[in-house]
Amino acid sequence: MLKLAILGFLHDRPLHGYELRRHLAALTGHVRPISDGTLYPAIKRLETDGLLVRETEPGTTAAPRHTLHLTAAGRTALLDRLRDPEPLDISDENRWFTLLAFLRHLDDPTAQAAVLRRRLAFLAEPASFFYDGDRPIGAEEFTDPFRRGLLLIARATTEAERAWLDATLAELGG
Amino acid sequence: MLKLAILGFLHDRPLHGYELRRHLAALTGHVRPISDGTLYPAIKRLETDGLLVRETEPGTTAAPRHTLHLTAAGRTALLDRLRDPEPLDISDENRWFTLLAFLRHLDDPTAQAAVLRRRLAFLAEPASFFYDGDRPIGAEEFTDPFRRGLLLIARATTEAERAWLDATLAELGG
DNA sequence: AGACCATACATCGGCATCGAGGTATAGCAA
DNA sequence: TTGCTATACCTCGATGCCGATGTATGGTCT
Repeated sequence: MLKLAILGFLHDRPLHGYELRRHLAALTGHVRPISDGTLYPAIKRLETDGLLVRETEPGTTAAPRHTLHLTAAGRTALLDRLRDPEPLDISDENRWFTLLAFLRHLDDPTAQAAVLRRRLAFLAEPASFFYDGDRPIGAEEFTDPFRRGLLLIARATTEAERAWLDATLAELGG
Repeated sequence: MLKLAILGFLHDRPLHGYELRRHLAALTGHVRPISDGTLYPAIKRLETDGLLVRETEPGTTAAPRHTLHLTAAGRTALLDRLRDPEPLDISDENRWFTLLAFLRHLDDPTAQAAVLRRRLAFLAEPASFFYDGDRPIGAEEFTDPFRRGLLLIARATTEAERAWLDATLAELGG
């Protein structure tokens, strides 16, 4: 998820680590902040893999800024990941939102629609949180207000997203 | 999150590892499946910490079943965690849902209401995903349908949850 | 009789992440 | 001049998680 987000932000324009950190904080930091100890090793991994290059700027500021540029391989890796996301990118809400944030980079409405349809298929799968043996327990059955709320909220969010997916798929045409 | 879920399920009744695995799969597996290599070490950690005990049943089945029982310390740990959740338990959706699933174990409406109010406060914090400098960019400004959708969905889910929180807080009285 | 799957538990290497700490410089306020 | 904050980068140990693999047995299907 971090890798995806870094590649996605750098696709827009080169950034140095600190700017990247602020972008990431805005995107996912509200829910789950990322630490320096996570970000800088991640940058190094991407550099080792040849997906980005550092260009040292003899900056006006304290530490020498390393401006990060996406390489051709980096752009390819991003587009591949967007075109063919891992199952967890589809099912996990945090990952899915990250994917959505950069899906516009995939400059192909058909491929974009295919990704949205995968999410739609995931949302259509029957899934309850609690079972009595094999029988799923519905929200209405709970006297416990918290488990009832859990199911009601999940249902509401699924419906909201489904509506948006349907509308957007129609827009994308096909 | 795994620790919380294990303690929560065992509070209802003793289970052996395999049953626990199925319960966990129902609760969070749809979004993020947990593997054996995660579950069994987690059980061992809880045992080492004295929060649960294993009782070996000379079972009818293949491997000897270890029925897991929550100790008094385990019950206390669960209730402490529910009463005073970590910030990530409040902000991260997966963790928050897990917490909601077991909040009924906290047999004190005032304490339950306090937890719900923390979530409400979190949802009230202004937070956008994208900024132009310091100015948050609203959903309507995006021509990109995916980022626009991201913000619209986030807004809809927040509103749904806020409505439920308000209603439930009124129910809990105070 | 043989193949296969579900049940049931466990270990191991590898890796991503976290939190804490460290090293600088610049600018502003007490 | 002392201290605080922001900018900017980096390292390290500990921990937790994942995927692969191993070891059993019992039941079902063919």
